[in-house]
Amino acid sequence: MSVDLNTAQALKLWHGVALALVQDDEPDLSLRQVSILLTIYLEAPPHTVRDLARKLGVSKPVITRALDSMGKVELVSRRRDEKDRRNVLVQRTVKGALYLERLADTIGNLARRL
Amino acid sequence: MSVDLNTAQALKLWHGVALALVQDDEPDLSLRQVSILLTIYLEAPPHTVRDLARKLGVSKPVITRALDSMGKVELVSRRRDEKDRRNVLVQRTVKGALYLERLADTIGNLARRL
DNA sequence: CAAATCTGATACGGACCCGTAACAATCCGT
DNA sequence: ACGGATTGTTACGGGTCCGTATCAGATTTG
Repeated sequence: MSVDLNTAQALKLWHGVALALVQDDEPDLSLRQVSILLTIYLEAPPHTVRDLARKLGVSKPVITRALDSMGKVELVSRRRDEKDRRNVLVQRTVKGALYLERLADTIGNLARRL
Repeated sequence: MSVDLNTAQALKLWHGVALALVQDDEPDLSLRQVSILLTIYLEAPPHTVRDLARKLGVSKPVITRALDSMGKVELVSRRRDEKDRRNVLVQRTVKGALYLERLADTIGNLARRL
């Protein structure tokens, strides 16, 4: 199930998606924010702030702030870990799932048009 | 030559590329900046500030500032249009071509691993 | 039980980006 | 040749993000 993309196709795909994201009305998520969002939705839970920071190679405040801003628009949610109340568990939301579904559609449609 | 990506594949691809861009040492380009860069490299010249602003659906200062910052790291260059000296022609550079070549490699490699 | 450790959050100073509005330079029409 | 249009840039006020350093709360360790 491997997908082959030559240089021009890869760039055209990236161009199309970037353009679509810039032009739609949603507020642009930064590269770091989408990385976090996709990690939460694609990898198995639990997801803590510390884990996410390590996976992305950024400082913890970056994660805290990204969760603040994405939480404000309900793309993710936070909950205390009752087993170890120092931890915060980052969780998925309906809005987050819908957002990523639309993103996947955008990518898929552009890829088909290559 | 169409490329088919299902939902999970599209998201995994986007996740991998976003992660790679966040983790590498290069300073992150914003979504708008890559859009500009890719437009310049994929579409036929000439490219003026006004054209780019219209294509991206953003204000002209966004383009000017993006060209300032990308010009500082030599990803693009500017030149006055001698035919109509009001216009600025945005041009490609060697560094910009190399940057996009590497981006395409990243995308292509991740796609193949799907 | 007290000290060391670990967690996520916050304060701070600096950098960047945004859109609106104003600007100088250039071209064009009359 | 001169007033009106057009182009790219800059000034401004406001917002967001960054990393470092620091913090309070929870847990583990001795």
